[in-house]
Amino acid sequence: MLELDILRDKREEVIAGLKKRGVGKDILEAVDTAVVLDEKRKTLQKQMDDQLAQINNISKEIGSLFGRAKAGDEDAREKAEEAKKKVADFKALVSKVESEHQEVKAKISELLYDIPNVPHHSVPAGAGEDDNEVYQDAAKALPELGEGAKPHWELGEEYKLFNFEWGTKLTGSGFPVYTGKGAALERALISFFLSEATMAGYLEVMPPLMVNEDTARGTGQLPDKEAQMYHVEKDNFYLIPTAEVPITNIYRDVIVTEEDLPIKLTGYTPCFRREAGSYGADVKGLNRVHQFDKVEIVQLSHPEESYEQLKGMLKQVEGLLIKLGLPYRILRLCGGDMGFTSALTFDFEVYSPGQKRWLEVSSVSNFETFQSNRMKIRYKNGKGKPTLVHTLNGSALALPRIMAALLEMNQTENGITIPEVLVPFTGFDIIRKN
RNA sequence: GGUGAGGUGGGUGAGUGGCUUAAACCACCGGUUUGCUAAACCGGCGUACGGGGAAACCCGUACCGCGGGUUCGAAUCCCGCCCUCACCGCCA
Repeated sequence: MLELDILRDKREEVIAGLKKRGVGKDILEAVDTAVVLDEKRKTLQKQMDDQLAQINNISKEIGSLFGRAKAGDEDAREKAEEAKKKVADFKALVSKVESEHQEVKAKISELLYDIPNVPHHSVPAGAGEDDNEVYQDAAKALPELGEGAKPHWELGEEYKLFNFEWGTKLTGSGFPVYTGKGAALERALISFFLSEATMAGYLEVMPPLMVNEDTARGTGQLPDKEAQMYHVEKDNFYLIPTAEVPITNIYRDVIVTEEDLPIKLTGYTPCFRREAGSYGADVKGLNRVHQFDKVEIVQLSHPEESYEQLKGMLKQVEGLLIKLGLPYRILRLCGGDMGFTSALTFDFEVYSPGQKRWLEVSSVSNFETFQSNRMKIRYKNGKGKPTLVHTLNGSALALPRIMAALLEMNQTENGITIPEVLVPFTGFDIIRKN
């Protein structure tokens, strides 16, 4: 949620930024409407506060009048009764202003919830993924695996690494069961990613996999992305679509000390996504599933340092891909392809030689104050004034597509070789048939 | 799931309808004193929104788990919910 001050004081920048996202006219209008309503809100609050102050003063008088009346002062008793009537009049006025005030406040926050984050100045305008900018292409020479290169779903079957039928039987499509060395490799990748993150100074946390409504609202999954989450109705809990949700919300309504920044957290969790409306090659094999494993990195940063921290996170993710020996490229997302809450997002894609296509494996974003404003995550600046932090997060990394690319890249006549960095975590260096 | 006790500022904790403008202590910050450190003493010490001001700051309103209600007036009384603790039941 954007801050109202920004909508008012930097209106032109906000409008220009939102246009890069290609938002509709209604959203652009919401910017001005919110500012106008906020002026109305201030007027109403002044009225309300003044009236309440009157009531408070009269009530105090009544208190002392009653004291005198008890001592036998009949005159005071009469005065007290008169004062009561005066309060009743004020209360009638107040309740009218108060409900109007509430109404205006509710309208303002409705409008604010509908306005997406303003893109960073470096974000290119664009409608969708075709307009994303290749920021860095490390895959100079794409691997040639010859005619025999198989996609990971064939390898998975051949080497018995995962079983989609079992998952379909147990739950439904998109819930794979990992088996044997496939399960072991999955586990090893999780350990490897966590180990790299903690060595880079991130504190490991294992959060709950279900969250309440306030938490889902904090990081922006509610109200606009409700349909993407699984909902446990009986308890009104949501299955997390990413560890970002519980991990960032740990600091909801917290004022941290400036010296504690940046706060760096990492966590492994399964992620649950309903992802309605996909089909075809997109959902084949491990390309897109409803439940998958991911290691997430999260930072709460000083506003002046957040873009420096973002670079550090890119380096972190890049390091993982280099160590795994996977060809990758980095995209700077255009306005139309960026998430609702993000100011700047870089996507990492690895090359899948068996499918001859790029697969997204990480998304690293700076949300600036968009999330922290909703969550009220603040630090005290030099003057002791609470100030919103910047929040950032990134996948480091999402497992299924890494698994897919890894298997496809390392297939040989003798079996699937394991990258050297993973061997301490797997305990084996090659996967052979049976 | 049952029964009981609770939820007050950063922490401990007093307050059962108006002398509360939420006491006191601890922690923290500033000052005085002082070979140094410490102690002692004095002062300050929450959040949000609004009004005034160039600013320091001043003023108003709201906030004692959350939401309603009673009352001229609620941390205090009433109702609902959430959470914590203890014991019982169930259980990996």
